[in-house]
Amino acid sequence: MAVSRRRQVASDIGLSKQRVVVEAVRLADREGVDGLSMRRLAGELGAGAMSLYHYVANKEELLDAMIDVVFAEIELPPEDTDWQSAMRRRAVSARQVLARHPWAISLMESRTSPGPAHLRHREAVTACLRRAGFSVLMATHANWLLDVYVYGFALQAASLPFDTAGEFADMAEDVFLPQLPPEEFPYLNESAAALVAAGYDPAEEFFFGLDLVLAALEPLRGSA
Amino acid sequence: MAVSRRRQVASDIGLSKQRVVVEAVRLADREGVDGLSMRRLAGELGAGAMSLYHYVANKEELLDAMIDVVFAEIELPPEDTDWQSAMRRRAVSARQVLARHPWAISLMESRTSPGPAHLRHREAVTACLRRAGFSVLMATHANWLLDVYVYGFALQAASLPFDTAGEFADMAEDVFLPQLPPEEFPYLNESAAALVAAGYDPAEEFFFGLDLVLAALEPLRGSA
DNA sequence: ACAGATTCCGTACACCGTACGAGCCCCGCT
DNA sequence: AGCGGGGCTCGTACGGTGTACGGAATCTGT
Repeated sequence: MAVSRRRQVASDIGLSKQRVVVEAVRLADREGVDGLSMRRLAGELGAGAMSLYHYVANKEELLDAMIDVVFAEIELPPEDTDWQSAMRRRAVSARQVLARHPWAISLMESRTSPGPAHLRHREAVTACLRRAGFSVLMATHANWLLDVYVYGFALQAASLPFDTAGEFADMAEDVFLPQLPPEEFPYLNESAAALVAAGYDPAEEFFFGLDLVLAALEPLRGSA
Repeated sequence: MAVSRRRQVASDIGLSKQRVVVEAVRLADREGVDGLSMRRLAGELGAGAMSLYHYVANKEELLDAMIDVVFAEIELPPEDTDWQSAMRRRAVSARQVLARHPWAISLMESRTSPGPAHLRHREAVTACLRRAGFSVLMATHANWLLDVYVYGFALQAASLPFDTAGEFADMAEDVFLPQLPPEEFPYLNESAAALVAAGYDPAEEFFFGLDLVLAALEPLRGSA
């Protein structure tokens, strides 16, 4: 009884902002953002709910920190290739990260302050574009467009109930087509049927738009 | 005391799903989606909280219905012009609608079933593209890309603390530039300064990407 | 006039974020 | 050695949430 044992629970070395935020991300991955409550998170860390507030001012700050963890996971554009390959790699990485943390997309809308990892990322992307010969204005346009594409795609993809060609085919035949009578929705009906027949793979969709956007930006290098 | 007066409060003719959903949209516009609670909404309608559950199975269904109200506000692509003008009009309309109902963007991620107005809208867009000569596959690509652009832009714009050129200049000078020391963020610092000097207007950004995407899609008409 | 359906809502329960303040432990000072 | 203070932990409590349940009031058809 004389032994000093401050932490007796599952947690190993005591809390820290880092540990709190990382566990919050893990919990959100597992249960969705709705399943993330301060009490639940504290339980996961083997602590009392109010203990968390020593490391985070409030839940908003926790969510901000979680978003920045997500940004830190996105690969920075490599410096040793042409700008298109670099932007392509970072877009693909961002897509993977957002697929791993789907809750992040719904949080982006509400968080307005960038966070350090977010800023470092923007700096690297802007550097890549400027070095490739884009003007300040064109680099801004390109930055916007690429971000819009990546986040917009993730947003759209998150609200779809299929990810693979097989899942799409199943959903289309069992759910969509019955809901799309040809009299009311001739074109959607035609599309759904034709896409299933052609073995349409929604996972490929990302690259179509990405490559189209990259190609369309190329001629703008060097222009004002 | 013998007079029959069932509804004595501000509400005029009694409840209905329509009235509940419309008032919910109004409340969300006014107070944000966090300010929308069943009790609050009921109060706004001059009713008890539990009365709402006669018209809506649960809050999720209410949110679904609200999203569909938003979709119904988006202009359908006009049929009497070329496809680019039609798509441009509907994109601009969607942007306006989403700016009017910013809460809608954060809801889209979580709602997975389309809703009638959403379906009607997709049918009209697909019809426009197919009639313009896009194949089923290309129309699907174009549909995705345009939606990704519109929703992605709205998502991005919602998380920025400025809308106009003046607000951007103020924020950049008072907030961004002090946070972007030139040693750590040379390119972002340069960009912020140059954009302010050039009178950069973020409201114009929408059209750059939109027109670029439309132009890049044009040559794909008629291809497989 | 009465029966049944429709509409409304008061109460209650489990959960949420978090303000407040009491306890605990460790450290440095006298 | 004793003590005071500061960092950390957390129990309790308050006002909010979504909604299950059951009762009451009204409307409708006979």
